[in-house]
Amino acid sequence: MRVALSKSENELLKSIYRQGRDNGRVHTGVLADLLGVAPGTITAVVKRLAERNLLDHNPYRGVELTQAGRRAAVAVMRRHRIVERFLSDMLGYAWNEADRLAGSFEHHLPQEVEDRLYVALDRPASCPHGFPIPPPDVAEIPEMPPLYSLEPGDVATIAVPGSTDASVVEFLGAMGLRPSVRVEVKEKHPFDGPLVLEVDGHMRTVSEKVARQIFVKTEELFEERI
Amino acid sequence: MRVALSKSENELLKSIYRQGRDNGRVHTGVLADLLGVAPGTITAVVKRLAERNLLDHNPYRGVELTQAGRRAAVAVMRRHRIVERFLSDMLGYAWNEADRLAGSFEHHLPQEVEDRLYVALDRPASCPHGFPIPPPDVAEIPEMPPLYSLEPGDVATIAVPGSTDASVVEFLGAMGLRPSVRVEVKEKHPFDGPLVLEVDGHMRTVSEKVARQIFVKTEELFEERI
DNA sequence: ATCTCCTTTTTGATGGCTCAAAACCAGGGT
DNA sequence: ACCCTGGTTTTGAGCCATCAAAAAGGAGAT
Repeated sequence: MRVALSKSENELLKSIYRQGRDNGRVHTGVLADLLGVAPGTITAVVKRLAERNLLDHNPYRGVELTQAGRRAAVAVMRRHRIVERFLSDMLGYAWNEADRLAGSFEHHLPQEVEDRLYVALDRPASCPHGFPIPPPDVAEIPEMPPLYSLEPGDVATIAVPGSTDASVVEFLGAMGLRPSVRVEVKEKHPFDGPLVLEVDGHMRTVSEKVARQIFVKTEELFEERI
Repeated sequence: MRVALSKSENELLKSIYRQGRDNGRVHTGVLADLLGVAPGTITAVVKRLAERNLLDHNPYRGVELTQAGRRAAVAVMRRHRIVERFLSDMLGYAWNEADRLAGSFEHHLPQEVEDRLYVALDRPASCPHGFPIPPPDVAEIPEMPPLYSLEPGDVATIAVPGSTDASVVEFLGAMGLRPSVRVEVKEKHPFDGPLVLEVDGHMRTVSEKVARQIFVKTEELFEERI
């Protein structure tokens, strides 16, 4: 890993990491859609990355991150989340605005500045969306299950992805369902029915569809971390 | 000015602005040296910039900024200085370290973030080196004369360029000659002799050579600004 | 008026990023 | 087994940044 990766290389690693959590192998077409770029472009970037042993490329059959690739991908996510924190904590952006802007300049930030930023922000444990900021140099970020996977009695802290559409974000806001908020599942209606939660003393109902777009850090994971 | 300028275009504008303050016309060779790049590279960038009417190019005879080019160059300097302030005020970098780092990512910062940063920093009037941060959209930054151009009795605030070499910076520090410090000229020895200053209650002597590397904002300019 | 020297511009080359369109293959249907 | 189709890779092209080396121009010297 002699020289720094370019912006598109970094973005590609991130996308592969996210897509490949369970699937393992990721197809270039998926990546092209995800990054909004022509299919040929992905192949070109993939080739350079495979050259550097950051991923395995099985022509016509998909790509998979190597250990080094996973580490690089996680580093990209770490940086992204630190920059988001900077945008929200220091510049006053709302949590749902930070995502968009961070992507536009995070790749050019020197490592040194990222490190100082992390310290200046007081070593935050999570980004404004509620996702954890991993330690440097790890190859995995703890998986966060969807809110809908919880059962009555479970308690968890929620995270809301930056990709959530604006109307949903507004709806969640009205119910106090903001990142890093603690919730307890009270009821889960059968047959993909809605979830009833206690949020900040209030009872709230969310549909299955919405509860699959929200992710959670459960108590056990929470404790481990302390 | 439809689309954003690239990094090298921005750097080139800045260099031409600085070189061309008095000379007017600047030769490409000078710019190649300044930016540490092959002469042909400068010609290529100059061509694109001339296309956009940011500068006049007289082949084999040098370039000159247009009005729009001056405005763009000043915007680049404004951004650079704001980022320097961020590095020093928010991340704790020493004033003489900020310069180097700022250059590495300032060009990728969205305008929007620059604006927010400026506000979050409390609309600073100058960069950590003591040079003024111009208002948006102007085509000139007030010229700062060298310290050596002052006469006994003159009072001024000093600015120290980022290009000053480390040993000189250390020497200046030992005498309390830091950016934005107020000095009064007490004596000026003839025949390019040294300058005697009062700095923070102490009498200090600096050679002509050093006094030409430091720049000043005189009282009159200072008052105007308030 | 010419010539020479120094500077500037042009000309290939490379590498990153991207696209559209052509060529290519893998796997499913027959 | 064979072929078709849809997704994947290649190819050809353009733009930016950069270099080394070749070509061209200017300006002063003869």
